[in-house]
Amino acid sequence: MSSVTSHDVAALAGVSQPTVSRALREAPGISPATRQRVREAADRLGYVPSAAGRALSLGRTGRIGLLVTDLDNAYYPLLIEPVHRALAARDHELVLQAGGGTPARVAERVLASGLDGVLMTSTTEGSDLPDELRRRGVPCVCLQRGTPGADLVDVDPTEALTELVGGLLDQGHQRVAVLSGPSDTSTGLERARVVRDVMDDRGIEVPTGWWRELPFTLEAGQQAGHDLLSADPRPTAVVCASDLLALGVLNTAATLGLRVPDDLAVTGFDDLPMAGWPLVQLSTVGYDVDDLAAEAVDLLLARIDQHEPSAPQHRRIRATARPRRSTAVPTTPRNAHPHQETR
Amino acid sequence: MSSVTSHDVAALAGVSQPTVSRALREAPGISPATRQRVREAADRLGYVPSAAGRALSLGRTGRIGLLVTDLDNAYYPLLIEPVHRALAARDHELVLQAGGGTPARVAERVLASGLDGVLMTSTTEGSDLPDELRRRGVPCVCLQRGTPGADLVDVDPTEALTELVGGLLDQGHQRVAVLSGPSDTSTGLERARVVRDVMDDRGIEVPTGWWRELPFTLEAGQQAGHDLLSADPRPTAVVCASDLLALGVLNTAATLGLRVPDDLAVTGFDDLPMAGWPLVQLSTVGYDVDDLAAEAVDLLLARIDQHEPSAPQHRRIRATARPRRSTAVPTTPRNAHPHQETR
DNA sequence: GCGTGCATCGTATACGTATGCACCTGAACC
DNA sequence: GGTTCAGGTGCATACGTATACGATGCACGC
Repeated sequence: MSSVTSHDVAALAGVSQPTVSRALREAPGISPATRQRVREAADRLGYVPSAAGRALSLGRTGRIGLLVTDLDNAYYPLLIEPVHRALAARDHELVLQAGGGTPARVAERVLASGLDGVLMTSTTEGSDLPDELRRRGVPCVCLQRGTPGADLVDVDPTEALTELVGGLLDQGHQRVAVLSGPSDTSTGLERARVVRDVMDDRGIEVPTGWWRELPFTLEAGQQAGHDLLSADPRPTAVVCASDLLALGVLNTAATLGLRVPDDLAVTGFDDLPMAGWPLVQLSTVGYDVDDLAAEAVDLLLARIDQHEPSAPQHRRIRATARPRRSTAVPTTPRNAHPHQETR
Repeated sequence: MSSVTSHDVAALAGVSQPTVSRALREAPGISPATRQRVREAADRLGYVPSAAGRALSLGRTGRIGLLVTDLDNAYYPLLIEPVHRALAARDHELVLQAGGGTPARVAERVLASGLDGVLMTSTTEGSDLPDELRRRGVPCVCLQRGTPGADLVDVDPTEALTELVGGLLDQGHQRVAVLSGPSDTSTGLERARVVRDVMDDRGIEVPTGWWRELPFTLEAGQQAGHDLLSADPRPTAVVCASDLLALGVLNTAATLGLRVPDDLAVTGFDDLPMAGWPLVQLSTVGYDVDDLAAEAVDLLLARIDQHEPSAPQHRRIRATARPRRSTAVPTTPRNAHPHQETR
């Protein structure tokens, strides 16, 4: 480390160490002249306050953990940077934490890291981890997915998803398959509910086996897509609870030589960067991830400041339907093309 | 925080605080009986050592910064998790750091965070940041890209890239364009050199304007791709210095209705997850990112332990050519198809 | 029986910052 | 001119852990 301490600055400025501390933090009760002298001394020595010393004294570190349980899921890396930006804007640091092991072990790792609070991703419904953390005195907020009784900041899917899927059904699809998310996640449950409502509203019946509950992964989408699309009859539309699932379906469609949207319409959720690529053009539901992160950070920091417990809060981010080519109305009648050399 | 300290444990176990410290860290000079008593007391109280206290006492935090300058580039998020894994395997934590501002300001942020060392990504050739950091006593290692005089762990592109591009040229391409990386990056420079060598070797001449120096982004690839592919004559192959550039070209090709590989062959570098997707099937050069991260972590921790300066080290990771459909030999003669309704 | 050595443990202290409190100085006021 | 008051500063200490060093006890040796 820098090894130049506030004592060194104090000696050079001819004041006491506490005066240095006060002067540099704009604390009241220091004359402008002294403040100036201290500042100059600090600059000359290249003084930077020690995080450890400050943490020990304040009982605060200014560090927030981002708990990522599912390292393999391609979605979560995309959350990291918005969260980092949001934290930086509030003068806090991001410490990445892996989520392996029992709640007790995870809680211990968090404790040992001396974090002021934790943002949790990929929380499953009914997880004890938020409780365990709060019991141990670590404020925590769930991001995107949550469990009842814990603070949660997530996306409200209802309006946008209804619009997207509704628009799809308006095209007259009768054979629709649904790849819904895991039922032990709040996102999986809610998006499924919204989709079911739209279906019911239009009187579309989803045959058994065409409604599948899957993890939010590309591979699951690919696998299920293969099952569904190589059967006869096959669906003309697949509604997916996440972009990764949808991308899996799109990939399978490409493999099987099915053309999108002519032979098959697909929708997703999340609007990952590649969803908008010309190559992909996936119709999906988008939202402002920076907004999501900022809201979560705001709530967490508020919890840290009060840190007397109060009723769990639930903040929601607006979402927007982003229809693209994957649900565009085909220029040729559906199923008119035998597929051939499309690769 | 937990607020239960080693003193509390000491009181409960009927020993002194230092004994607790020694007992729990398996330090020598503690009788098995005492050790056991201390362990039980610690368990009962749910004691977790304070990171701040330990950091202050040891002068070490066990935290490593990952400096990400280019938050917008889609490549770097993919580095975060392998680095995190590698650090976790060595009992260290990852703190994300943004790289904005002058070297002096960045160095101050790093200092203030009390990091044991820093891994730098997206270092430009000639950056003073590594020097500035070392001058301030912070060990640092460059990841993937570096600058002379600093430690560097990167990928050796020569063999694999020669093989990939060589294989491409063996198909008889005469009109080849090259999207090379920025010349102020070590990766950009070296990959360009390798590509040029292969070209020279086969006697392929790249016309002026067909060799472009671009940032490693999707947008740049898209833009340059549009320029090149809508001209007449257009290249039959585009060699790209990164997957993002190549994906940009693929996207443009899709927009223009060009078929890959029939009308156009494309190569990339990095083997991003989507490069292998059926939808994409980009020929590229792959390497083990976990390996890259582990090597960088290993070097950095070694530097921290010695921390007397010695000659800068340069470690390299093996790469492999991963030819896929984007450079497959077309089943139909090249340029035989007018493009039509391919979308 | 006394000294030597080792194993075991406690005492004192360092690490760097922040804060409660006492202290001092000068000015203002009666 | 003494008192009051407030602004400005230093002193002492707390935060929690790790370590150098000293103290104690016991076993063993002669």
